[in-house]
Amino acid sequence: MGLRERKKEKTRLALMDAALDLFLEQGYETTTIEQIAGSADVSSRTFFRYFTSKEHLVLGHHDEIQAILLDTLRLRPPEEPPFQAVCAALRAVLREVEQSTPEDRERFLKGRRLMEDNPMLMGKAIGRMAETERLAVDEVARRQGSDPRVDQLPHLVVAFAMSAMRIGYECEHRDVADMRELTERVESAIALAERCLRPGWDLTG
Amino acid sequence: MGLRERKKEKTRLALMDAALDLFLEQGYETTTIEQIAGSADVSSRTFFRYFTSKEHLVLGHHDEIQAILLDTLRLRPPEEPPFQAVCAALRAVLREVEQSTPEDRERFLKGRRLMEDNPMLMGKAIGRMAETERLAVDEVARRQGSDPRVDQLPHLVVAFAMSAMRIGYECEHRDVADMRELTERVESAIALAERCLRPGWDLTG
DNA sequence: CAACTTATGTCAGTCCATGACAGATGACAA
DNA sequence: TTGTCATCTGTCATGGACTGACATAAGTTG
Repeated sequence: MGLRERKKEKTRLALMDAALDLFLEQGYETTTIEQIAGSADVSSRTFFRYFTSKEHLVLGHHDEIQAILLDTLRLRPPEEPPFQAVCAALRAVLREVEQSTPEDRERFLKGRRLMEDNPMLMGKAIGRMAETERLAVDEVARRQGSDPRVDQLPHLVVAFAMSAMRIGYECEHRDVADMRELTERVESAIALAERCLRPGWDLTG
Repeated sequence: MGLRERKKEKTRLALMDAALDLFLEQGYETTTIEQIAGSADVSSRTFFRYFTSKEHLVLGHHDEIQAILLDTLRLRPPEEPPFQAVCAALRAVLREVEQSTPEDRERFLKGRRLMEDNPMLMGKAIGRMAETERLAVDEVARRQGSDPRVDQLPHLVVAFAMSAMRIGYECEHRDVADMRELTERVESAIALAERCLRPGWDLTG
């Protein structure tokens, strides 16, 4: 990796970290791009060459998460029940975060804390997740050989699994302490969902 | 109702209708506040005295929807199973739209069509719905006498019901023809969800 | 070192959104 | 009807997010 690319990555992370800290310190709305760029020693214009928008700072990793989720889902064996396959994909995302560097994990958790404080950001994040949901529905429908426009079951499978994940992620009035606690809550929500559902409910027929 | 209030309501609707038509015609992002205000023969500044933002035009009715949903939920008999209670609340919202004036229904459907075309708006709407979901969770937890911070079941009940509603609302690659079709799809999604769930799954114990 | 590619800063400009203020317009009582 | 008051509206000024254009600086490559 050349000097140029290393510099770029450094600037990207400097902007990211400066922004997250400023957001948590003085609030998301009250922090200006100028401040963020200033903290990272670049111009405002340069900021927009790294991030398409202010939100992109907080929600940017969703693209990566979506890719992991969909890729994992595509690689699950076709005979696996669809709900189990989607849950496996959700677990793959969690594992990815757990296995990343401590710095990246910290950024992830800071982002989560930010969303807990800011309904507008939380809304954006959930809305973005819903987009991923749609793509997952198409994939589930494909592997089950059904048409998502007439068959609502694939939607239900994905929506139920995503609900479990979202419930695990929620931590109103709590600190987002560490990844382990988060993973445990997601696992517990998935287990609860499974207890609520009829055996074989997700198989077409 | 005095002349002043009638005028205000007229301006509000003029802005609303001008905006919805412009959005559908030439796209949401490309339509400026100035154009909308111009179409309704008011200044841009006045626009912001009726709507807090551009998004508010499309998502403003969510406040009303949320109120109906939560009020209905609160009035359901305590002995009613929670999932059924939440579904009743969702039905109350649909009925409210069905029973409104043809103009209001048309505005509602235009808004839906707009969201289908614009992922950003759809995301915002779903994110807003998630906020309502949280409040509904608190209410369900209250009537079941459980603490939503430790008991994930109320979350699951609400999330599953909301999922059914959302699936019914989705109409990718389809026209949002009329309210009846929409209601039917929601009913069908709720029925499917019920077939997938174990009897008595939503009762604490 | 020279030619090329790519990143950066500066500048100008658009759009969304908000505060301040003055003038216009209904509401209402005498 | 008229005068007073509350409220609505337009104009103006401002700030912050974001984008395009262009010149300059810095890394890359032969």
